[in-house]
Amino acid sequence: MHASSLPLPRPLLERLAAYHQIATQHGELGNVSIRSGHLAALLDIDPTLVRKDMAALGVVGRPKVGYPISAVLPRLDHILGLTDRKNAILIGCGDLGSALARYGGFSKYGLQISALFDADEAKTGRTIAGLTVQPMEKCRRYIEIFRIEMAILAAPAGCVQELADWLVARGVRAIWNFAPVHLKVPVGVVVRNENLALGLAQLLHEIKRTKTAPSLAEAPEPTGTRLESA
Amino acid sequence: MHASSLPLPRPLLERLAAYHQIATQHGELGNVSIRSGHLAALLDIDPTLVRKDMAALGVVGRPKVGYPISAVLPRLDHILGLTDRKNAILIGCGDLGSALARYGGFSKYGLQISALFDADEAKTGRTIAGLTVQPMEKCRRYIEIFRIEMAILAAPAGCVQELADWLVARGVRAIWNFAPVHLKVPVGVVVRNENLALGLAQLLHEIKRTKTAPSLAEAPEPTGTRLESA
DNA sequence: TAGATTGTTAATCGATTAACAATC
DNA sequence: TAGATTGTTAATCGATTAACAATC
Repeated sequence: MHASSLPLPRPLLERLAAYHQIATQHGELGNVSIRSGHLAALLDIDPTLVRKDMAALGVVGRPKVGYPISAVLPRLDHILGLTDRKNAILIGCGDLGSALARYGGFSKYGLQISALFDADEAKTGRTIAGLTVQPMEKCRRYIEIFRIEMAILAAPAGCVQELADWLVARGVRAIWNFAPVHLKVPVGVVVRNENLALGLAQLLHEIKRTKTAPSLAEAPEPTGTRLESA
Repeated sequence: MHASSLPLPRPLLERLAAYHQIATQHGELGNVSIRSGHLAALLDIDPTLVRKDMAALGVVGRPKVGYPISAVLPRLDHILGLTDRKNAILIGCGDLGSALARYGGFSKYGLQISALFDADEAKTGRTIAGLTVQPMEKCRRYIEIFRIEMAILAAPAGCVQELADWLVARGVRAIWNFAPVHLKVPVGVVVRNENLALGLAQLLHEIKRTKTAPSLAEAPEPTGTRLESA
């Protein structure tokens, strides 16, 4: 049971997740295999890179045909850890929290939201996606009893760091944070700060870039490292 | 009015957005400046890299003090395009759409959601975040009149590609897609596929990695390129 | 001053791309 | 067969890190 622990670089991980999404869609359209050129075109990357990734995944393709989707998806599932069933609690049941609780996409990837909590009494008792929103007082015991290791935070930005500290102290080892705050956690705890504004920034930047780059015969960059002339 | 059009690499863009978030928080705590070491520790990167980024941004720091937040934030605002005011429409007012409409974080970054649409008659007429949900029939005219260039899609996965095509044909140039589908758009149109499952995949992978890497004296990797032994 | 931190060049490292052979 | 596509090595490119000087 050897499990290598290469910290897959971010861009690679993003590609793999995108391959998964695209291959799934492609398969649902009735296709049996998928070409490197197809994936590459959709992701705007070099086909060679896709082939290299496939080789690294251990998937073998056939010239003129492509890679069998039935081989690609399980490999991606495995590498991405989507097969390991995982229970999580969700804290904060406002709009975003409710959306996440109802979001069908997670269970497909092995994530089961097993309980909902909210500090706001007005929200407790409500049922979302078949689960009753519980008061925070019950959270502690729930974590202990079910040995919860993962929490999804959709609570207000102001209290989310405190909440995270509290969860970590109670044994939670992975936090998926949707509040627009950068959480600090001790080593050994995994955190992902979702930061929607980051996505927005990327989009805005891209828009700006494509708009202000009409002429190909622009004055060549003075070979500095400045991101932009002041 | 020279605007260089360097396609800022993804990791850099992510760092910049994270700097923005952290520097903002740090400033709200009453600090006037921020150190490269502080940013580096939070992001788990090398301090040198932060300093290089700051230099590229054109921000000068002071030894023993750090970088003035009042200089850092405006530069980041500008590079990330957060200062350019931008109107967008939001299509799909389920839980996720509602959450996005109410999400306060966007307006702070220059994004104004100016209208909501939904194909479901049960949802039209409702008011979310001060805006009335309008039927899709009104969407076309709205785009034309207000020359909308950006759309946020929180519609069901099944119809979102068709929707995107339709929007692009009507002049929309940027799409922020929250449906778990990889959208294809013509060149010249900017799309960001938000893909929440990707975030999940990264988190799961990280969990898996840290869990299965207890011994440092593991058998050395056979110097292949395989992501994992089969 | 001493010490911490910034600034910057050079070295390293790794990821992407180019080229081309192999295969269906 | 011809043509398209995979597979793989070598070359390139760019990003990160190391080292150290400069500065408060």
